[in-house]
Amino acid sequence: MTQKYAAQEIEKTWQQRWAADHIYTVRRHNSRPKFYALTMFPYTSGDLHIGHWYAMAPSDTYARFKRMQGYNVLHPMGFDAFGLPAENAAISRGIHPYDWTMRNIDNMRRQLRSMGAIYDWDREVITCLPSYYKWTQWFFLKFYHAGLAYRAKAPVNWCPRCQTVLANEQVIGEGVCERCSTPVTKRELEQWFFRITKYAEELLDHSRLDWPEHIKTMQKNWVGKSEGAEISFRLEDEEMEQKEIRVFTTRPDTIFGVTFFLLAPEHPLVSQLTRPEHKAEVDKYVAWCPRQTEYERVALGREKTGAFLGTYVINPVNGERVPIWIADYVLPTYGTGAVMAVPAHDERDLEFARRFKLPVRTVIAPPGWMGEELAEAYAGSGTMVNSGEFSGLSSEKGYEAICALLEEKGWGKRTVVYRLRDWLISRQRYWGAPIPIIYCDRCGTVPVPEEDLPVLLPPNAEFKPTGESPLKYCQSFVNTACPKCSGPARRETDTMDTFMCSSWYFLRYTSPKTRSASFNAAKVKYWLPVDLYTGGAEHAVMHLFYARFFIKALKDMGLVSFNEPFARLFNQGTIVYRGDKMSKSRGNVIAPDEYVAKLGADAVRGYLMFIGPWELGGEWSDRGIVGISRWLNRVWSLMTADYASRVVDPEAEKELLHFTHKTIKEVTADLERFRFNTMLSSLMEFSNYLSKIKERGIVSSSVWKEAIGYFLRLFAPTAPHLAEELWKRTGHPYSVHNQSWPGYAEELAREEEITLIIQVNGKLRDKILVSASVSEVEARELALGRERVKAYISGKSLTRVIYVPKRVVNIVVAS
RNA sequence: GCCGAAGUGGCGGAAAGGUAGACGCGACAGUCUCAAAAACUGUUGGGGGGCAACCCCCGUGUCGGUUCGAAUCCGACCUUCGGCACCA
Repeated sequence: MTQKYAAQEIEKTWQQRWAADHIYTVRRHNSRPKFYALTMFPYTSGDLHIGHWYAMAPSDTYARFKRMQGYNVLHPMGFDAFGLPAENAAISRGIHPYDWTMRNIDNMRRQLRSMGAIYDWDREVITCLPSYYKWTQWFFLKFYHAGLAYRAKAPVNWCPRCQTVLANEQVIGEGVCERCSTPVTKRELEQWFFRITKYAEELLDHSRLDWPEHIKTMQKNWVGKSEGAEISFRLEDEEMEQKEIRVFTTRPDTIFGVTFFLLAPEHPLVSQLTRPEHKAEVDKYVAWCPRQTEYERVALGREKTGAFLGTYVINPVNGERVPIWIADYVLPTYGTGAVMAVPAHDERDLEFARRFKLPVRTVIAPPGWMGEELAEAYAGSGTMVNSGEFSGLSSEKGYEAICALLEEKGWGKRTVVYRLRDWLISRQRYWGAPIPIIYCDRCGTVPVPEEDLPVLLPPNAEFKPTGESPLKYCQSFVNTACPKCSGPARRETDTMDTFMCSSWYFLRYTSPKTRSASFNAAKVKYWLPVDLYTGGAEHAVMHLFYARFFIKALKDMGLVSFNEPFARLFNQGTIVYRGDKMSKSRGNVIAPDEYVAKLGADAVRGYLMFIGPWELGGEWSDRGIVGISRWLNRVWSLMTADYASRVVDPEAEKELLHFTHKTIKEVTADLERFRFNTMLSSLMEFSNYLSKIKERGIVSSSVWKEAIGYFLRLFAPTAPHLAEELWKRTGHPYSVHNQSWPGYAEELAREEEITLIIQVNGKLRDKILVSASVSEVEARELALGRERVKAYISGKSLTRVIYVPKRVVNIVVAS
């Protein structure tokens, strides 16, 4: 009688042994190629849920696989520890954000250890510790000195009742405060920006990156490059200080179709351009607009709103007077915040024109146009009409001709605009890295000298539900001396966006304990760039984009020698439960701990990998995991109960060898492309096959032992604890994780016999088992000679025969 | 609204443009048991035919198209999910 598989005991024992032996401690290794396998570090929300395991278990399996393949693997773990939830906890529960965060980290670290990953905990990075954020601040100074940081006014969400700045997340429903349901307004504050737009062109270049196409596309769309022209429209009122307003358009060829002119409600010239008789209406509209979210504003099909200012601009090409309106669908952040409206050829302009009874003039004739009024806006190309001397040109030629005219007359020029906006890094909160800037009445804006870093968060700040950042009311923090003149000065009280912390953490893992620098340059040179970065698709744009910008800027400052941080990227999908993404508020969070306690970490790891393709995510199922658990139990019995060889069949031994090599080939290929689900299917088929062999005892003991040795090595990255235990029990020396990954021989992995499919007119009609070396001529003859085939083709004329080597013979006949 | 994905048995899913449903779950039947659980063995897309070995038809969200052949490629539509700049 054999012992039962006791997952918990086995897992605990081996985790302790691995830790005691430091088998996963990472060092520089010159004889092995390096492989930096990075998983996005978790936010310190409190508990790891099964979604975290879904991100981390397969990536650990992959890292283990690369390790067995002979790479020197760095697969570190840390915590993204600054952010809003810690501050909310402070306000609602009276616990300091630091204590809340560190308590969460202790719990999460314990959970992560229970997974049995190869993380080298000596390299842990925690972004909220002064030893880390000192360097986040140092990077801010580098960006500042490189001219990449600047201060400007920008709107924030503001709750008039709470008197506080709100994150987008805290604005709920139809734009109300989550705490008091008061409608949220916008307020302009001086804030810090990073000049990411300077890198717009470079960030569009993904040519050297092995990233999923759809992520590259999303980033390209995020940059939103548009080519067009900037055109000046002269103001009719010549008394004004301002003489003209510039617009950006991608369609200068439609300029003769301009029938009105639009400004964003936030445009600085709105009040000057408003006639007294329109003031009341305009003011009302401008006050209403900030309640809309940006994507409500630009939505197509939504009833258009706006107000007429009572003033006009002059169209440079035909001298026409064009009325100036404001409309919320014109965004102040894109282009120049002003639009020449061409209702005939832009859907939203047409909706606006119809709503306010403004004229529509067709200037690009669609193919076959007979001069009738267009039913809908025509945005395609065509022939220019109603366009003065340009009429008759194609819109493409017209584009060039009009640009040439604008440039010749000085009315405008060809230009490129980006949807990308500069990165606003200021947050009016406590729990973040303080921005290392001091404001002095005499010296102005003064950066904190490097030697004075870190600017520490004051531990005694008060967390009140009203008011702004607690830092603002912390006198001991705010009041300081100017580093230049030593006179009284005030500290910047905003902290940095947490995306700053996560834009460089992967550098810190290489030298986490370095005190004299943000990172050890030689180690970064050795390990970076990251060879494989995995994480949630929700980071497709922002985090991945900011980190790329960060590294490109560091490259230009001479701090690193590469310009892309992540050579290969893989985004796993989302794990859902009862049809929804897991969240505390929905109450559908699956905690891994209870499953680890009941079935073991290897079962949880295995089930998460078996659920489906990693990039697609999937539905957690209590039923599904028992399937994996049962399989682990079967593997246990298969390997622990003695094998008894009875009648040795050389054919069976040969076939087992073939099956083994076929499995090595499949498992290796599936791991390379992150198909953990089909990798597990292959391993299951192999163990099922081994069970049958064992039942019949038809191979010798040594052949048997060799086969299970192969199985365990293939199994080790997926179920590290069970594989280790069985490796020991089957008489192998410690440790399976220091074994090398098995190779396979192509001629052994290959099938000797194949099933050839016989089709008639593409329909399956017969199958024949043939040697894999069958020739085309033989295959055709065999197919045409089959009785079943003859029945389908008799009396019909043979049109052609299609042969797909080793797969199909398709006989095409005409009736 | 814009951008990006995904739709295949009762369920999770598998299929280089070439046998649709591997592997697993569930269900059903059986073995073991006083019984149950566990474990093991077998069956399992729908419809029809045959005593039977088997055979035929229909089937991959919907409608079209390309192809000798489409789950896979193309077009339109429907549904679900992710992102949209202060959640991280």
